[in-house]
Amino acid sequence: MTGLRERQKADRTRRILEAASRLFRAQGYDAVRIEDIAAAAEVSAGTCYNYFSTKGDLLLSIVSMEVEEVIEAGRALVLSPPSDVARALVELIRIYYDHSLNYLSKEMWRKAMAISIEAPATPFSRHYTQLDAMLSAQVCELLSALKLRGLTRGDLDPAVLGQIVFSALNQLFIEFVKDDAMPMHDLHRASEAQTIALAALMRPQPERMA
Amino acid sequence: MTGLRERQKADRTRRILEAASRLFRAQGYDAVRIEDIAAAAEVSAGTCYNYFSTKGDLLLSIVSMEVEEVIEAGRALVLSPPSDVARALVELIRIYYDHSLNYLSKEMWRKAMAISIEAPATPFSRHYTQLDAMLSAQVCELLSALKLRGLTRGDLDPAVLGQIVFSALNQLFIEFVKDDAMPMHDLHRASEAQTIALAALMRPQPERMA
DNA sequence: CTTCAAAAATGAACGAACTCAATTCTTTTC
DNA sequence: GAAAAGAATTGAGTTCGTTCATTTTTGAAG
Repeated sequence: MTGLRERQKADRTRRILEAASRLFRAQGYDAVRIEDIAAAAEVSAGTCYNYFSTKGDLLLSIVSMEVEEVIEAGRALVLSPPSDVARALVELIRIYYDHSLNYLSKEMWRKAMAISIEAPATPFSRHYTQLDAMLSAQVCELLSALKLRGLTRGDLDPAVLGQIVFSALNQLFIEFVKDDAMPMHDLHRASEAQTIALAALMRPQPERMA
Repeated sequence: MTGLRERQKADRTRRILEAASRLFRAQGYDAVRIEDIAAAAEVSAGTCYNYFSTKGDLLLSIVSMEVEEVIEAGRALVLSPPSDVARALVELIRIYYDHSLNYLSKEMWRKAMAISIEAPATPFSRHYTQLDAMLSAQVCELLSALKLRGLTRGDLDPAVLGQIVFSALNQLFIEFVKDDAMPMHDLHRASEAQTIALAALMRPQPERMA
């Protein structure tokens, strides 16, 4: 059976995460003070630092949960992908993008990405970076599956091309969250243009002259 | 003739930039206080804020100068590129990467990239973002030049593929600066693998059967 | 040269993230 | 069940970026 201490610990973690998540979304990351989160979670400010190394790491923990959902959402599509490279990639990327603003504001994404670059050694920064790698790996998996079905050139390297596709979709997402005025629709359009162009290069080549 | 006020202004800007640049490199961005920079530049802390909106913006101003040099260095190669897509791209990217640590530490790059994402509206953040766009445009130019010489497929879209190549090299650079232990050599190798794979897809297709 | 207006420099004061020595609570031991 | 050990909480204190009212400096006008 679980001891009191252990239960309290889990409960406080949950309360801090819920309070921070709600406040960050409602008031913005910078406007929320650790004291506000602590008050909402019914602990002291110092206690927050027993659970999360910094305010930024607390944010990364929240953002990581969203990324985990995105990876989960992508699994189904990788298992039974559309039978065209462009359509398959466009649909996977659409899943990623459409999930991204479910629980997180653009400001939260900006901060999270910034922190994961600037403080890469922090516990949840490492975790977030791993999740990014898993997303990239998922794109690679999709390309592998497509290659197996003969939907790509035979000489395609799915691991390398998957990384490139991920870099591209990630860079566009950064530009998207950097611009509060940019609508999701524009992100989709920009990404589709890139994806379709890349997919055209990945399709099987017409047969060679003998 | 230039007034005293104008000359002093230019001089103080220069002194602040030089002091900050030297101190950031020597002691690290976080370890340097605005007061330290002010003291080294022989002004007060408040004066620094008459010249740069935040400590981060001051850093971005310094990093931007380096990026401008990189763009300049890339010009020559775009004007007379090697006669192979892979070699041309690899050499351009090598120029970018090799210039990057001339005056800046990895920590400075991390901070700069983080700030440009997290505070995109600041004066030098806008400037830095524009420089990034110019780098991307330079890759596009290179691909255009190669296409004109018949070194790529005829249906290649140089603007879109250039962006993709830039996203990829930029993403790898982020991973490079995030890991203090990663040597430049590994960055080159990772980038070459991606570039060569992409270049293989961009080369002219063998002729079709009639 | 004196006066006035505007621009710039200054440093004290503020706010918020983070630290840490003291305290309180939980578990274990006898 | 009492007491000792250890774990976790607490909030006052420190630090540093940033702001702003005041003072100083520069340039223009008479």
